[in-house]
Amino acid sequence: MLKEERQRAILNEVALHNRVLLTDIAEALDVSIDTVRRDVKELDAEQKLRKVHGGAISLGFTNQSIRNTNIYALEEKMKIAEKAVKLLKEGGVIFIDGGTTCLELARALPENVRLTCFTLSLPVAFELLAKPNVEVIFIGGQLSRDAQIAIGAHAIHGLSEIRVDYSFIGTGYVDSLYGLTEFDWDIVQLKKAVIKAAKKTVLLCISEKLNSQHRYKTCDINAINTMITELDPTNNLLNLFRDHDLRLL
Amino acid sequence: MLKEERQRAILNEVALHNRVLLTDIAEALDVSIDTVRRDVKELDAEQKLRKVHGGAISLGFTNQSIRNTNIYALEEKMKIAEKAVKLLKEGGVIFIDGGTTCLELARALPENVRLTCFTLSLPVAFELLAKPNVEVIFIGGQLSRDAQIAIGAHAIHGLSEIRVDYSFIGTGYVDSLYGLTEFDWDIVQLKKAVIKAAKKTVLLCISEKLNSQHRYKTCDINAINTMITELDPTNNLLNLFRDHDLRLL
DNA sequence: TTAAAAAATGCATAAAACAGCAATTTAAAC
DNA sequence: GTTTAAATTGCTGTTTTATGCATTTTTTAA
Repeated sequence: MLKEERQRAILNEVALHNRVLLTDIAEALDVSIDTVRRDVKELDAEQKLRKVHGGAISLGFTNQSIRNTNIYALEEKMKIAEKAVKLLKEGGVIFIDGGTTCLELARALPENVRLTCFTLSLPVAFELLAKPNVEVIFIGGQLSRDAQIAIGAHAIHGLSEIRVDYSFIGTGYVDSLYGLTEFDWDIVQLKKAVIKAAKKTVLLCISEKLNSQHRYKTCDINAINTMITELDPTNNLLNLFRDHDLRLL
Repeated sequence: MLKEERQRAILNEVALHNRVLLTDIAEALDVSIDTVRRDVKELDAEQKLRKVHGGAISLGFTNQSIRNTNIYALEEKMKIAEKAVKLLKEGGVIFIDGGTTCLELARALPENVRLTCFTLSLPVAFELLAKPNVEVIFIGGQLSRDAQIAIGAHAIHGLSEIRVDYSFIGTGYVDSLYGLTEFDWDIVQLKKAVIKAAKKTVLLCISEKLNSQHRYKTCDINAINTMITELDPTNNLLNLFRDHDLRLL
């Protein structure tokens, strides 16, 4: 078997499965592991793939790490934000939650609509300040280092004093049966207060999170009035949510 | 399973839900907890996520450094911040005002001193969150678009409920005779509340602002306990301030 | 304060990488 | 066609890396 042929087979495998084990290739092509190792070493030098301990992975696989500086699933989240914007009315009073999806909503707010906007999230507040027609009110409290939002009793009390038309919230996990759940107990308390403070609650959620659960429960799925995903509302993935008294967008 | 695959799976989970438990990952990927721990440790070293006790969390949005590169008189302000830091005591409770000088103080806070820190300023809050040993409490309220601080009745009321060891404040104008003055009436009300909430008030002020006035008065110069400029305390420019009951640094 | 969970540490094992060598193949020159 | 040099390949022993386990230390929560 020619070297060329072998290397093409390796690249093919990597393109197909994003990964390959040296031992597998060696067995499949019936050559010694050293040969495969040398091949992969060459291909790595040629930037055709990335050699790792025990095998090789596709370049696309690694390049995704650059996306880390950006927002995960940005496309989807922008799509969700676009849909959410349509719910807004001139002069409305809304709450925008923390998290990257809600941050996208803050970015996507139209410049020409006058709004009053409450938030607990530092990054969201920043974004909102860039909107000339939005009055921003930050609900104070102790700040969570990782989530960059106000948490704790003070924040919850602050929420108890407001009543907004719409709360746009995110969630860690959502399931048609178990409802909205979170990893963090403090966050659950906060989200409960957010839902209480809203006439209508809108859940912004990428489809990847559907049908996942964690330990603490925020609310049942029917506490949500509208759920927005990046999917078309008729998509089959949403079937489980269709029974509930829930508007899908 | 290749190490890289595992690490990608971890990053993916973190990107999706902002946090993971090491035990969950170990179970899901069917490897020992030690392996997951080592993976997370590596990813943390690579700044791909943040390792915390029991799991890992996403870096959040902090990476979009809001660092304003063009701060006026940065050198001087950093010098002031350095001096201000010397006043801090372990376990102290302080307030940090808005403005670029105070922002430099927030940046200059030592990592190893445990502090509780109140602020009204969005940028200051962001900086403080980068300090592992600082508990940050944001005093909420309506946000001022240009100053990026909380203003208004709610913020003032929030200030009335706290009492800190030190308030570090800036000012628009300062004069040995007329005291601290501002262009903006709302800001004056706020600063008054800040001074009231502090046992001791420290004014951070570049020398360029000395002997300037404006229309609304925050307080007399002797309401200030310590004034820090970038100058040597013996500098002649400070002579006019030497008569007052005012510590110069 | 105590008890439980998690992290760190050291160690053992197995797999993988590497370096050097020898055998084989290929290419090129005469 | 023969010879020589270069490249390729597989093998051997050594080094490095990855992983899991046991033990100790630290952290967290009750």
